[in-house]
Amino acid sequence: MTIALPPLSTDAAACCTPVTGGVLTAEEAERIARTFKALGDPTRVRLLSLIAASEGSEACICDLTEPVGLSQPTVSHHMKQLVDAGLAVREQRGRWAYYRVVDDALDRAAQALHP
Amino acid sequence: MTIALPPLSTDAAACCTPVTGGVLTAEEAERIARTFKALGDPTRVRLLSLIAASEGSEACICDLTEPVGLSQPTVSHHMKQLVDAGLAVREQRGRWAYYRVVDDALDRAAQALHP
DNA sequence: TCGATGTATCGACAGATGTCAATACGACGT
DNA sequence: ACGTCGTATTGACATCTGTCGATACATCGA
Repeated sequence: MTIALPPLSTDAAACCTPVTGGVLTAEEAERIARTFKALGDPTRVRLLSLIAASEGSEACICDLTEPVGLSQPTVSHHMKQLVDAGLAVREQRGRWAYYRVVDDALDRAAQALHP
Repeated sequence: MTIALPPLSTDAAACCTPVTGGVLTAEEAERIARTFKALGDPTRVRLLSLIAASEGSEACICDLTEPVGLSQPTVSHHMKQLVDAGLAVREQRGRWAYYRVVDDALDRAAQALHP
């Protein structure tokens, strides 16, 4: 079946309101910053890049651990951050957890900078 | 004179190499993350927004302190972060320090997400 | 020259963050 | 049912980060 569930509750990445062009409310700024904070760690940037470049644009933790050179729990932790920020989605398949990049979230984040 | 000096030494915001489309080296990821880390704080996002929306698209610390509701040293600290990341430029004019947003840096950051 | 004013820096401190080893959890094959 | 394997969670730790008050620095006006 492999259902790709969209990011929802966790305000799915800075949407719409651009940083430039109008003073942001504290809440809007908070939402936008939440997304960029997730992108503010080199390991997480690298993980997104690795996933996007993988076969079928998806990867499991075991595929990611070695390239980034960190422990499995640490990689798992970072992936959770990315999922919480709506930048990635997780799908359990058998005993593996497959992750995909949410391109739409990246687009929305880019739009917040690109008014 | 009012010379607007461009951001230079401090790798002026994630350029060119997109997060998606090819595995990033550790260095590239580091550069990109550095920019997003600066954007990962709600106060700094708010500051950029306030500056961009100000008269002449510039503002001094004294204009920013009250809107964000933080102390002057804290605002000064955040602006330094933004300047170091290449997202803003500082210009001393009389006893005031004027800051401007570097739109180009925001564009480059957006391009790193928008391949 | 002196006081006032706008900024930056310093020192301190609480809280967040990245990392790991150890362990718990779940799904699979036998 | 049991061991194996991939992943998540927990606990601990060092480091980074945001914040402030106090203070130093620089520039202007009198």
